[in-house]
Amino acid sequence: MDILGLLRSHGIQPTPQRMAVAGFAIDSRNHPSAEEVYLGVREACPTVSRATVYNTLHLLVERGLVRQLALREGVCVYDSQTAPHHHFIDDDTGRIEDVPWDAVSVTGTDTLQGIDVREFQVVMRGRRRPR
Amino acid sequence: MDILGLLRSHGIQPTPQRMAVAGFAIDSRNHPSAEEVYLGVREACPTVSRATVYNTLHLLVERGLVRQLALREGVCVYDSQTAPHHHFIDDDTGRIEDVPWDAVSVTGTDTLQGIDVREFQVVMRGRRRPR
DNA sequence: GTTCGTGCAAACGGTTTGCAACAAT
DNA sequence: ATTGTTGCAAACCGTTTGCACGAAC
Repeated sequence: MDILGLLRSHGIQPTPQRMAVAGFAIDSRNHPSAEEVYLGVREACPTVSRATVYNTLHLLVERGLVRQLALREGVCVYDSQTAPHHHFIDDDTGRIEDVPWDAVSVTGTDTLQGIDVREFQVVMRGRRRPR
Repeated sequence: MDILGLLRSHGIQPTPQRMAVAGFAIDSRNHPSAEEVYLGVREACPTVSRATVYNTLHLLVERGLVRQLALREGVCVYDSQTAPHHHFIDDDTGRIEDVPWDAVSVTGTDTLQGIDVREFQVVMRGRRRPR
């Protein structure tokens, strides 16, 4: 929750710009692209440059504070939830939602011949059921 | 296998350029990006334009001859295997490999509340085991 | 003579890079 | 004085678009 402490504890020198970027990226539940982070941060703090946003995002990824995912075509998407989980992508809206790890069970990834699987996730596509 | 017949049977008017693109995309087991298809086709047929390659790829996707995947960050990747299967991405090389559908089993995608899953796949990352 | 396909070049969106100015220590 | 951080602008890569030429029926 405390962004300042979070940055410090991960060896990232806290600056106002970095706090703004980290705050936005970590609060956001929308799996924003880097450009979306840039635009969002800009609203609160119009002076930050693109370079700083991209630098900071790379730093956050490197230090394990956010994850970089290939879920949308053509853009890098950032996920603030770093614990393992799955993803659901809505066909209509393109919205990416997190699916709890326990909601789906996967077996067989550890017995593929010749392959050491370090991590995996299920990527689902479909639509939200009208209620 | 017969590209000409394949195009015809999918209602695509066969032209030399389209045959080259389709041939390359379908033969390729490497999950090439559009740009890589363009470069590859160019070697055999240096006159084709980018626009034609991209047009043709879209056509092939639309007609279900290849699939478009979001597996690499920042690029669209094309997969000639249209039957359902999973993917493994090598940490070292970035190479994307197909994993047979039956090699992995997934349960629970049909009982997510509020969600109709149309399709899913497991995306695995790791490394090839040294033999 | 319309339709459809092509090639070229320019535009585009998202990301990256080079560099000069500027803190911070 | 060195190191690290920032902002700006330009470059970059992959993809898309506009348009005029050309082939096909």
